[in-house]
Amino acid sequence: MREKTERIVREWGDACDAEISIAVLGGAWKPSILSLLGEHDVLRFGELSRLLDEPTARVLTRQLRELEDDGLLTRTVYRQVPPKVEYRLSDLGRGSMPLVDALTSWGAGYAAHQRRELARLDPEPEGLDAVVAH
Amino acid sequence: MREKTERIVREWGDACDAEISIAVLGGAWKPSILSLLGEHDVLRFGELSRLLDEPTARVLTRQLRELEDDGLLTRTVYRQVPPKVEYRLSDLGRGSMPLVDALTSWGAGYAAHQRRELARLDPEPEGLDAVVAH
DNA sequence: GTAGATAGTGACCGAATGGATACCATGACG
DNA sequence: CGTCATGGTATCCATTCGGTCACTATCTAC
Repeated sequence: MREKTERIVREWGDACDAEISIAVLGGAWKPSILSLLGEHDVLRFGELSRLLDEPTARVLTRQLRELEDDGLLTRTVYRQVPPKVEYRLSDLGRGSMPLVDALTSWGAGYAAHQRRELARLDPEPEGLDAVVAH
Repeated sequence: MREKTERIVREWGDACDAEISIAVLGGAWKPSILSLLGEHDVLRFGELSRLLDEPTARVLTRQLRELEDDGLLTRTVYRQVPPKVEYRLSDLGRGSMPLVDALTSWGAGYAAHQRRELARLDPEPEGLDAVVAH
């Protein structure tokens, strides 16, 4: 477990269990990483990087390490050259998939709602720009 | 909408809808605030403060303003002295309750799992300390 | 001998965030 | 006149976090 997560798990009571979820899942790329591993079962570092929008190695590594420390995924290193490292979901990680899906669909609904609001309040004559995935 | 939320809603694509949810719900006290308003229907500033663990007024105000800006709750000011301000969920806020509940129950399960792990790896002879709510 | 592929690490930076402390405006009440 | 209650604001600080840039180790293939 990450030190941060451990502190939360040890010290916080039931009043804020939701914040535990957010502490664990709430990092840049983390929900996307979990979704991808839910779909692909096993992915190498480079594959993950390409499927996401190529975050810098530094950032991706940090996210993966945190998810590993928090027990959501496993990292398998093959001692060979060039290196090969595989990531896959742990049981805990698989258990988080329904929540990740819930986050995704509520977020999508929220974004759609707010985009309608924006269009209503602030109509742009230009056509919609292509929406670029993060 | 908060500027931050608007940027996310405008610029991010569907790849990371989950991160929209986290941007909106992921602040200190926010899930707790939403839960309390789900239970109590309407709460004044001071009542909220007492039901939570008395965060500083500065912090609570900021969380409430952000939730209001993001459209999850409404703020009603009665122009009287001493001041009276009521907070309640908006439709958007009510719609977030299932997600908040999902966050809470996954977080609780995760914490329980990890506490078992901690106890297994690092058995403390002392009795359990009372767990203090955040 | 040098280029390429893979999976990183280390040092650093700017912005955002939680939180502490001090202060404020108003009217009722005694 | 002074005090209390309510719902804040202003200022500041330390930490965290995403991100950039430079750098590395090792073997294979040319």
